[in-house]
Amino acid sequence: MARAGLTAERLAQGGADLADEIGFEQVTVAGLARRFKVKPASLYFHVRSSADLKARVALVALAELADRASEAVAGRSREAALAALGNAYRNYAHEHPGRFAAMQLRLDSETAARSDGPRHTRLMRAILREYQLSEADQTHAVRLLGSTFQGYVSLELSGSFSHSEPSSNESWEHIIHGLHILLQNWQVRQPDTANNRE
Amino acid sequence: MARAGLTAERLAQGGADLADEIGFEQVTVAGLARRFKVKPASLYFHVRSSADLKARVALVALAELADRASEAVAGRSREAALAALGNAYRNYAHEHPGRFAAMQLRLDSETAARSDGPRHTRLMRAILREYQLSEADQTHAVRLLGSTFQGYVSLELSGSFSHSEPSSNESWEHIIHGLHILLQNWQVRQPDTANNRE
DNA sequence: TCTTTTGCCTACGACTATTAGGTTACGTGC
DNA sequence: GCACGTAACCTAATAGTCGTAGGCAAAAGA
Repeated sequence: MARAGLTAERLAQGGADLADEIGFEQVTVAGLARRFKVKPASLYFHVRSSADLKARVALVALAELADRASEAVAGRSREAALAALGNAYRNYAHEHPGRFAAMQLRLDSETAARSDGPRHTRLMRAILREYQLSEADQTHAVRLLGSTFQGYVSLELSGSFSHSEPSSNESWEHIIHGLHILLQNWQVRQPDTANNRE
Repeated sequence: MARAGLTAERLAQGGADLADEIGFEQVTVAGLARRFKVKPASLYFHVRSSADLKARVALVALAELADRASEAVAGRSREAALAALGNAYRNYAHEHPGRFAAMQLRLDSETAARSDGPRHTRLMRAILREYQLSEADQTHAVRLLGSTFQGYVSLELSGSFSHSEPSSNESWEHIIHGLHILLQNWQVRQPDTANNRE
């Protein structure tokens, strides 16, 4: 019987494809084995466990998205760069919902350190450098952008925005623009001009 | 043999507690049955399936958090209300990580409509009313706040912010303040004052 | 006290993860 | 071209999961 030619990389790739098709939560060792026309036990010569397999899918997604985001941002600055980065995240998530879900997986710290996660952070910092923030504010801003992008796309994919007007696309554009404005005014501590209620 | 006195409500409550202890993903029918010193099959007289059980846990969490958030926001306005709402979310997630994770579960639309999800939206809109946004902008802002809160807390719980300075608390405060500033300036379409690169 | 309801149990089938140990295809040295 | 050794894949087995069918007994009502 001819061999299937399994490797950890091909399994991770196949797992990522499977995740996009049936959802990351539904990815199983048995299911992936079926996809490669192989018995489940065979996978254990290439990945340590089901958790290991899922982590590898997450790493594939992180790397792919980092590549895409870098390309998208290249040659752009400030609001255009911000929009390009946000759209890279959002488009990737829409095209590859399973891979995107995998990226939310909590990786142990050593795996996280060896992942492409830091590339994402560096890319954001590169964009933020143009907004002239202090070192600490830059970190706050990285966290804000990461939170908002991840949160928005998660909610959008889970259907939270699909049953109400205006369209999600519209909100997304407003939010990107809003974040740009916020970054411009970050250091300015405007007083709350509101009067107390009534 | 004395009966355990199971009901759908008690199971949902027990499932929520179990989720906080071992993680929402790890909640199983079998595990919950052990917790009630009952055989797994018995649970099926009160919940339809494992998915049904998890959805009920999500509903419990949505209701609890809506209660907390309402109380926290009562009597506050603008930035104070925004901070109270955000802190209600964040504190709830820290105290009840399993319940919080349950809230991210995708509910089918009829269950979602009957849930306390709309209460969350109404509460946000009440706060946003004080920022004098247009109807559409108010929706955009609801989506921004929801995304940012949910995204920030998710990333924080997954440990993304715990291995770097400054502290997550600091970022959180800056982000709340930043959102307030953004809401104040929402309608103002400031031109991008940046020159093109070099 | 007898009957009915219903809450919980036993038993089972189908699926998953994972390990142990056997077999066979393939590349390498002769 | 052939034997050999390694590694790729297999069979078999254990254990844990969800979910269904049918039985028994406790609680509630007459």
